Amino acid sequence: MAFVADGTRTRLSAVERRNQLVEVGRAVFAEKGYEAASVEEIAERAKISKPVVYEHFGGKEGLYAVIVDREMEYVIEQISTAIAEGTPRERVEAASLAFMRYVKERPSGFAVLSRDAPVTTGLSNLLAEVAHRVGNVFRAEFKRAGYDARTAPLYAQALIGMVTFVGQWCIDNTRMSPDEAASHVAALAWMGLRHLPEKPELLGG
Amino acid sequence: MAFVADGTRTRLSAVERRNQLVEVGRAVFAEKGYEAASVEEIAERAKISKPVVYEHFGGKEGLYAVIVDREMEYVIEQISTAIAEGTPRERVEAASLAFMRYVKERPSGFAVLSRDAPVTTGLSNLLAEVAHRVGNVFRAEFKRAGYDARTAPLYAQALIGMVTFVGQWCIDNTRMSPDEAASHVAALAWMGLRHLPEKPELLGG
DNA sequence: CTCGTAGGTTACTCAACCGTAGGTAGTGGC
DNA sequence: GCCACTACCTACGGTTGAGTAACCTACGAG
Repeated sequence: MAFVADGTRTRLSAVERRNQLVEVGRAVFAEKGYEAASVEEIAERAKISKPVVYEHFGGKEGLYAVIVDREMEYVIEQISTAIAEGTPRERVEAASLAFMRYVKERPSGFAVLSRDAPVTTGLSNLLAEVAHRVGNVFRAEFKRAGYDARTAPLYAQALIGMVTFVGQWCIDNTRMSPDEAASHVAALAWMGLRHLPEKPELLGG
Repeated sequence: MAFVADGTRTRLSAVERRNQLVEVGRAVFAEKGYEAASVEEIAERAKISKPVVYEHFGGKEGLYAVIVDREMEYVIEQISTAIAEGTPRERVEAASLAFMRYVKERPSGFAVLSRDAPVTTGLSNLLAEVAHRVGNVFRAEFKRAGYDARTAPLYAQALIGMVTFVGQWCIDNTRMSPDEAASHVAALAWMGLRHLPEKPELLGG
């Protein structure tokens, strides 16, 4: 995969071209969002003409779908690995750390995923699913506090939300390393879970 | 403000028309996002022709700006009021509750705000600012745990992230009331803050 | 050498949509 | 009952951008 920007119009194999287009496309979609991004610009940045994109991906939607798919795959893999073993607390920490590192390492991919709501929701649900299947990380805490299974996805959403927002903040403010941010997030999340009161009463208003 | 959809082409005053267009526009922008939304559709849904929109708001961007501005104003006001007084814990609960209710009551406004990243970031910062000025809600907890002020915005971001994601989840899953969801979020957030360890060590990896 | 094919290009069509020019009808003041 | 003004309309220009048709060219196999 050597599509350096050295001016010379290199002729790439189909696979290489696909990979390049996925990378370039990810960058463009991340910058402008799906609607505002144009196939022309993607082609231009890749130093090819538009029909090539159509040749490989069928169109704008096709390219976008592949990009999102690969990115989801990647994130899920990172988190799944991180969460695979250890005590519940270690899992929370590892997952948080993995996500923050992902955000730092692939900001454009993160931007694409977090830009459209359906994808984000899907990601959250998928992670909740992963968490559930891999080891039921929160079950012990829930059980202790007497919560029913109905609330589990809520807490999963809350965790993803925390990590996502702090991740974005971390990109904007380069003052704090992802690792340090991850520690804070993990601490907040874990301590919150650990000390959940029994059936918090509804609040008046 | 009585622009009922009764078929008859009512002639509205400037103020009424503006209000109507803000509402209709909010709905359309919420559904499609800024780029995909069209002035034509907004005009169509409002049962008027396109130039009217340009007359009142100068263009697509102008209308969008007004919508976002009003929405921000509204949210900030809700949260500010909620967070104005009480113990720190009560403030966290009240803020969480206020936000969840907002999400439930004005889903389209919430969608507009949460759709574009800059606005969301701005909102978070603004809320952090509000929290800071109104009473330094977290200061006591931070001080106890020995954190510096640099980490405060991180926790603000985390809280907004939690509430935002759970809010979205609450819209999609009508199974849980905003009030109940707010209790859970507040409990998680508060317990997390309350039990922050002293300087969580960095995690290996 | 030549021929087939994979990789790439130019040059278009068609539709959507932002924004505007210029004209029309209801309505309040006097 | 006329005047002026406000609200609103039809109809268009110009641009952008998705998607396609038809043609071109490097290059390895035989």
